[in-house]
Amino acid sequence: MKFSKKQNCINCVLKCDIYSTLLSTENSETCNEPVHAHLKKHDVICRQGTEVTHALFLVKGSAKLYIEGLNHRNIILYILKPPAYIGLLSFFESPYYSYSVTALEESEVCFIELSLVKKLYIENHDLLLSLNKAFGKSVAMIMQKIISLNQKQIRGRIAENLIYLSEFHHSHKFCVSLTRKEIGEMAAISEENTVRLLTEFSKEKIIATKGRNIEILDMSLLKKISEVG
Amino acid sequence: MKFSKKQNCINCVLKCDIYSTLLSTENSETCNEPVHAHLKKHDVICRQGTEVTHALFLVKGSAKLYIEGLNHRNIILYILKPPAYIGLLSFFESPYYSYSVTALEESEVCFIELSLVKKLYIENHDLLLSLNKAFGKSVAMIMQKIISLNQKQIRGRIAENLIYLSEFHHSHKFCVSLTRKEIGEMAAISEENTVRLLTEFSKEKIIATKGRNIEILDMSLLKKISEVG
DNA sequence: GTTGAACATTGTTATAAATCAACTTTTTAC
DNA sequence: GTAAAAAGTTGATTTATAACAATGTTCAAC
Repeated sequence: MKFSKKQNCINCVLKCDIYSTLLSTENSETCNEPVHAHLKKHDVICRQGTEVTHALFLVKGSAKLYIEGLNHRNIILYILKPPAYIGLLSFFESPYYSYSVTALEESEVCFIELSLVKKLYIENHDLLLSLNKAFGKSVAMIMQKIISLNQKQIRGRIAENLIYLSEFHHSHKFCVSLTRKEIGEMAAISEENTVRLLTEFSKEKIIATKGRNIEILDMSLLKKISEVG
Repeated sequence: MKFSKKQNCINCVLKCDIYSTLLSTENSETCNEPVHAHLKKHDVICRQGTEVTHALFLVKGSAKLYIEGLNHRNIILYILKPPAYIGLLSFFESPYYSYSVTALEESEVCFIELSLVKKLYIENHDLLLSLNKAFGKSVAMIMQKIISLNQKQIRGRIAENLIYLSEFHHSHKFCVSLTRKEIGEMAAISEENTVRLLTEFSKEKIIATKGRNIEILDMSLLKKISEVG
């Protein structure tokens, strides 16, 4: 992970809520100004079990948020794209991350010292509200994920995640930065079965794949498969 | 659900953070004072999918927090006992509950209008912190649950939940207010297999059961089973 | 005390999905 | 440009667990 030399927020391509709060409160503490980091693919942004010291804001690129389970098996909860608070779920308490985040491509992340955020958080109500909003959204999503992982069969789970990826890319035709194994980790199924199901869907003309390019041909059928389980 | 006639907070057996905040801010709005409710076993406290209108605080008794999944299959995330904020996870945004809560025994719940909480939340920093703390704790727990449900086998999952129940009751010997089916729902396994495993553990002298009374005889072995998966 | 409903139990069967194994293709590094 | 590593693919086998079925037990209501 390469940190850029104290890039000032003014030059940042994406202004976050924290920035606008900083402006309005005219905070003089320039010492703990947000630090801008450039990340390469596979770079770890935060690691499950380590201490939460900064608020993380994804400025550019994309990243996967996942929990590291037993026997080195991961479950990807969702994919992040800017603008997104990364460290959100573990903001105040708990002191340790309960998940990991890794860059899926070249990305930029802003590291904001937690002490600064806490200060702003208490002074500024709008910041508080916008952070809390994102909070609640994530939780609702995780609840759906639990149901899906437990009560749908792999066919339905893969269908669901293909729809998710399509919505994520705002298109029926997209190129994922995920390996087959990682697509499997989104649905908590084995790599082999992931491949098998993608081939199956292709044969059934529901999707078309060419390497990491995926096109959804029959979205309504895919949705039906996802709903059935 | 039976609401008591505007019981004043002063008479409440359990003072919550919101009460102390109310006191300190000397809020004059007596109209939307917290409402105290007495609940019977199986009474629904809040329902997944319905609008979030009140903050909920469990004063007495116990309740199960669960997500209602497909085909009327539930997954119990955890059991609540006082003092506990119930409506926590969906506090600000999202507008709808992403889970349900039902009383497991005769209980008392305090309903506080959300508008009041929001007001206090913004005015009072300590309240904000204490609520956020509980927030983060729940999330960390849910992450563990996802791993457990996905990557442990039913034997490990039941073991884990027996340990959880033991810690919940602060004793190796306890009487649950849960049916076998509900114990199964904690580990997301079928009622039949739940019974089978409890019998199995009994035969192996790891636990002793008599109806809803459960005693853990070999905690270290149970922990080992839980860890292995 | 009897009746019905909810709860608990045990054995059998069916099946979804992981694992194993072998192989091909693509990407990365020197 | 070649070697090595990573990623992708396909088929056969095994297994964990749900579903089915049948029966026993407890508990509440009249």
